[in-house]
Amino acid sequence: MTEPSPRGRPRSEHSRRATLEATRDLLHSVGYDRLTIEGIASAAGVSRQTVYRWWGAKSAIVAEAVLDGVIILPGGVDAAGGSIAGILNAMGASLVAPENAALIRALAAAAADDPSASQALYTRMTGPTHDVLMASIAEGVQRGSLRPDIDAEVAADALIGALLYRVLTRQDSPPDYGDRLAVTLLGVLPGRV
Amino acid sequence: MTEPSPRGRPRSEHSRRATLEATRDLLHSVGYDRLTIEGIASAAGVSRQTVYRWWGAKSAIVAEAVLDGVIILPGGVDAAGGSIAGILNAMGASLVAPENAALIRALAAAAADDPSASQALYTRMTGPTHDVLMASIAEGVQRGSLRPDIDAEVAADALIGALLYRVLTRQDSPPDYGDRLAVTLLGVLPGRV
Amino acid sequence: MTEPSPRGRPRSEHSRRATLEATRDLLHSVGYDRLTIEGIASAAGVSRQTVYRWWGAKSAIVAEAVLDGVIILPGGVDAAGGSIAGILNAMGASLVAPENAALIRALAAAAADDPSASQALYTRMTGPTHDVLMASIAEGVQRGSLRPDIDAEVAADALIGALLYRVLTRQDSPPDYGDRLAVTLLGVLPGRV
Amino acid sequence: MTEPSPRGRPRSEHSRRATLEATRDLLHSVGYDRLTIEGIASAAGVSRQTVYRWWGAKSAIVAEAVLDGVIILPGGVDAAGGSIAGILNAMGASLVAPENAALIRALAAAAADDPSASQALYTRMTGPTHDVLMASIAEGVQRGSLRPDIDAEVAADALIGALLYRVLTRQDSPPDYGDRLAVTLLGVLPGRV
DNA sequence: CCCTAAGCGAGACGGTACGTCCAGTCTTATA
DNA sequence: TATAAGACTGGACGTACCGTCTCGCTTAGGG
Repeated sequence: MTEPSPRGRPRSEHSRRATLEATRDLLHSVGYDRLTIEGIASAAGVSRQTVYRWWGAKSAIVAEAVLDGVIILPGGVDAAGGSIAGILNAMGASLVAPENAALIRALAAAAADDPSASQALYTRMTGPTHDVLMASIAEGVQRGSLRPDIDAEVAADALIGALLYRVLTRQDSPPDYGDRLAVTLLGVLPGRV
Repeated sequence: MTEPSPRGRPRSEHSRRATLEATRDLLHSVGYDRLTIEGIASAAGVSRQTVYRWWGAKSAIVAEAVLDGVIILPGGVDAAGGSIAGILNAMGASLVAPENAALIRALAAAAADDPSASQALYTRMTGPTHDVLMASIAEGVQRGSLRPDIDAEVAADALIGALLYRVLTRQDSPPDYGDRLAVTLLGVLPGRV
Repeated sequence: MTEPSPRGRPRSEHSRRATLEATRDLLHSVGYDRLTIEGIASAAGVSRQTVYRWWGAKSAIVAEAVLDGVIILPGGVDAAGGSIAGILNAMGASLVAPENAALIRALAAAAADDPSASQALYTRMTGPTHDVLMASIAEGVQRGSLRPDIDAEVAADALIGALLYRVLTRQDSPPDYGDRLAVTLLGVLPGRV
Repeated sequence: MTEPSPRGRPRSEHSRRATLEATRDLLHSVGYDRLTIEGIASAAGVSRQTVYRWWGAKSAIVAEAVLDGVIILPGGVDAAGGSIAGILNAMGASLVAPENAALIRALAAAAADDPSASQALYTRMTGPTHDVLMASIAEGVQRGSLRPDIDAEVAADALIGALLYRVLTRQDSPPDYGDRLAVTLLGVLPGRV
C-alpha cells in the first residue's frame, strides 16, 4: 500500500521554497508586470531550467506562492474573533500600508490575466477574511444585532470589494474607514458587534 | 494675440485614433499582460516609432484611451436616473458579460502596475458610475427612503467594489445580484428607489 | 543668350558650404561608417530635407566635398617642383599624421562602397600628386637620370599605392620611407632628382 | 592536468561557420557598408542573439572570417615558386576579377573603420603574398639578378599597394600590368626571375 | 558497488519585443 | 521656389527575456 517510491534524485525543497520566496519579494518590489522568470531564478539562486521544470509560467509560481501560504493576505486571518468594525479597520489599515498595497495590486494584476489561477488566488488570499466576515455577520443577524435582511455573502463581498477598490485606485482609506463601512453597510454603531 | 502657429507637419489624428482603438481591441482580446507596443502599432497600421513618439509606454496608451473615452465603462453613465437597484443590476449585468469582463480585468492590471495612471483610469472608468450612485444615495437619504446613517461615498465604494471583486475573482454574479446588494447594503426593498 | 533666369528663392550657398565642411569634419572625427546624414545636417545647422534635395546620399556629399576642394589630399599639390624623394617624403609624412590618416581611411571606405564616386574621389584626391609624380619621373627618364625602362604611370601608381597600403594597414612609415621608396623603385640616390 | 571541462551546452560550430560564410557571401554581394548583422544572421539561419553573443560588431565577424581562412586573398599563397612577374600577373588578374574586386574593396572599407581589426585583416589577407614577394625579391638580389639597392619590404609594399590602388580607384589593370610593374619597379625583363 | 534514473546548474540556441537611431519621404509655415 | 521644422513609415541597432536544448555533475534508489 506504500507509494511506488520515486527513482532518481528527489526534488529539492530548498529550491522550491527559495523560488516562492523570491517571487513574493519581487512581486512586492517590482510588481507583477515587471516580474520575470529570469529575475526570480536569479534572485532565488536557482537555474531557469528548474523553474521551468516545475512551473512553466510566472502566474503558476504566484499561484503556488499564495496557496502555499508564502504570500498571505496581511492582517486577515488572525483578526478573527474581534468585532466586525475591528476586523475591517485592521484589514483596512493593513492593506493601506505601502508595503502591502504593492503586493495586493500585484496580485490583482496576476489574477486579472491568469484565467486559471485567479479563483485560487482570491480564495486563498481573501477567502479566510471573507469567511470570518460571513461568520460574524451571520451570527450578528442571528442574534438580532444586525438587520435580518442582510445577505452575509453579499455583505462580505462588498466589504472586501470596497477596500480592494480603494487600493487599486490608490485612494488611501482614513483610519476610521472600517468604522464607516460597518455603519454604512451594516447599520452597526461603532463599538458594537 | 494669435497662437505662434506650429511649424512642421501636423500630428496625424488618424494615427492617434487608430492607436487608441487598436489598444482597446487588443486589451479586450489578449489582456494587459500580453498587450505589446509592437502589436498595437501593427494592428493600428502605424509605425512603432510613432507610438513611441507620443506615448512611450503601454500604460500611457491605455490611460489615454480611457481618458479619451475610446474605452468606456460599459453600462455606466447612461443608467443614470433609474433606481439604485436598477443601476446596480444594469452595471452588474454589463460587467459580467464576457466581452466586458476581460476589459475590466485588463484595466485592473493596468491600474495595478502604473502608479501614475491608475487614479486617472479609475476616475474615468468608474467615476461616473460612482457619482451617479452617490447622487442617488444622497437623494434617498434626504428623502428619508434610506437610513440617515449612510455615508454616500463609502456606500458607492462598496457597491462598485463588490462588483469589481466578483469580476476579478471570476465569480459570476447572478442576475439579481444588484438587488441583493441594494437590499443588503442599503436596506432598500427591490423596486424601491 | 542669357540664362533663363531662375525663379523663386535662390539656393543658399551658405548651406551648401556648411554641409560640405561639416562632412569633412565628421569624416575626420568619426570615419565614413559612422557618418550620418542626420549628423551632417545637424552639425551644419541645416535641415535634413535640404541635404536630401541636393545630394541624396552620403557618398555624394563626400564626393562633392572632395571635388570642391573642401577636402584636399594633404601635402599633395603644393609639393610640386621638388625632388621625387622629397615629394614622397612630404606626402608620406603628411599621410601618416594621425589627423590625416583618419581622413584617408575614411575616403578609402567611401571609395570602396560607392561605385559612382570612387574614381572622382581618387582622381581629385590622388590625381594631382599622381600627375606631379608622373611628370617628374618622365622628366627624369628623358634627362637620363632614371632608367629608360620605367613606365611613369605604373611607377606613380606604385608610389602612391605603397603609401596607401601602409595607411590602410596602419603600419606607420618611418620618416625616410619616401627615400627608401625612391631608391628601391626608381634606383635614385637620396638627394638626386 | 586536464582542462576544467566546460559546463552547459557547447557552442555550435555549425552556427559559427554558417555566420562566417554568410558574412563572406554578403560582403561579396553588397559590400561592407550595406552589410548588416541582421542580414548576416538571417542568411546564416542563426539568431541575431547568437551573433551578438560571439562577436558584437560586424567588423569583428569580418576579422574572424579572414583570420579563419573563410575569406582568402584570391590567387595569393598558391602562387609561390613562380617568377615575380608571374606572381604579380596572377595576383593582378585575380584582384581585378569582378567577384574578387568587390570583396577586396569591402575589406578595405572594413579595415578603414575598424582600428582593432585592420592589421589582422591585412596581415592575413596580404601578408602571405607580401612574404612570398619579399622572399623572391631577396633571393633575386642575392643571386645578383636584381639591383642590390632594392629594399625588399618597400618593394613588396609598392607592388601590393599598386594593385590595391587600382582596385580601389576602379581602374582596371591590363593583363600585362604585372609585367609592367616588375619591369618598372625592379628592372627585371619579362620572363626573367 | 556499480547502475540507472531523475534533479540540478550552466549556458548556448532560435525567437520576440523592447526602446533607440537613422534613412528617406511628406507636409506645413516662413523667407 | 528654398528652407527649417517636424511628423511619418520603415528597418537595423543592441539588449532583455522567453522557452528549449544540451552538457556535466549530484543524489538518490535497486540490482
